[in-house]
Amino acid sequence: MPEVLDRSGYELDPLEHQVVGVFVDGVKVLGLPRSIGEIYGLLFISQEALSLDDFVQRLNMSKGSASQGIRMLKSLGAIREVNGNADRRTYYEPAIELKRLVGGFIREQIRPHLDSGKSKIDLLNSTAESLDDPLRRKFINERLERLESWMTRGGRVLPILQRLLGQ
Amino acid sequence: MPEVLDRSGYELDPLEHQVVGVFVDGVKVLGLPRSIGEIYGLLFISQEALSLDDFVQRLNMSKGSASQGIRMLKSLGAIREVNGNADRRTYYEPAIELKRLVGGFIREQIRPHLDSGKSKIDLLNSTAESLDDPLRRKFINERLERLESWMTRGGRVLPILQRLLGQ
DNA sequence: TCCAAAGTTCAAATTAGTTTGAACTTTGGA
DNA sequence: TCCAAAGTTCAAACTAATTTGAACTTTGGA
Repeated sequence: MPEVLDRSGYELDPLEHQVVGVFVDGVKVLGLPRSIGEIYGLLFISQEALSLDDFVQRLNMSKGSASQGIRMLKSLGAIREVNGNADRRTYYEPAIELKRLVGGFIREQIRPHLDSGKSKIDLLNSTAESLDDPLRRKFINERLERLESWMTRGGRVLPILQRLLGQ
Repeated sequence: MPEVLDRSGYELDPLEHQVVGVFVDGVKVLGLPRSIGEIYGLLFISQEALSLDDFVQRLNMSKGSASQGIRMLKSLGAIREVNGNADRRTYYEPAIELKRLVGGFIREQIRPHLDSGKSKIDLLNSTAESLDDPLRRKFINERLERLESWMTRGGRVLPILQRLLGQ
């Protein structure tokens, strides 16, 4: 008589599967890897906190992916550890306030690029200094100013964006 | 005596190279391919309109990439054709108004995802209907409502964002 | 009308990004 | 203290995305 394994709770039910799909597509738009969407999506639709092992088993992903995914989601402020669990595993629950999610994304994924952009423009400004032709230099300076104004405006809009999406 | 090819004007000068680099990084953040950044970056820093051949020669890219890049940049409203040119080539100039660039990106890259997300949630709502356990159904409905509210808020913020970045 | 130059298409090659898995480190409790 | 379970790391394998290039279509002008 062949052994019958109890697989209940391992594979995703149709609803969970659909929700995970929505989040996988969602994070792709944001330029984040699929595993991030899978983990967050499963947490979003679960009533209990889940551990790394749950992600590995229910989403059939490697421990490596689950570990890296958890790390990124924590850094984004999209999940948090739940304390006071029975066993020695770490359990997680999702942050579901849009303001927090957007804030984390801005802080981790957008601000650093704005900052590095700023310093690249500084470099460009000094390169432009040494241009011989004054007409060319004038044109370049105009364009570099415009580039700077884009960055400045972008930087100013982010907190407003966050505020508009909060609450 | 070896033939000496005249390469003047072919390779990018240091300033052009730096500017192209800034745009390559910029479009990567937006999830667009490098070639898009190269083409737009070169146009941004050029005083004259440029043609597909210019992109191929100065950026050493294939005709295929240049053609596809031009198509996408046109669809984003980030470049426009210049009329009244000497030869039969099509020449392009960049759109440099932030409002227009942001508007094109929202229209082409964000709206479609919000729309398809909406219809996926409709599907989810009907899947949730057939849930037996009323407590589970209540929880799921709450989460799905939250997901919907994220999308709704996102959709409302986009035009505001565009307005804030315009002029 | 014809043709060479301009531009497009898309399957294959290449490149970039993600996931795996095995070896490693850390940790809570017996 | 010790060890098995938990979690991390990262090079290699794999997958996804972009670019190439050759064949193709389109077009302006001789």
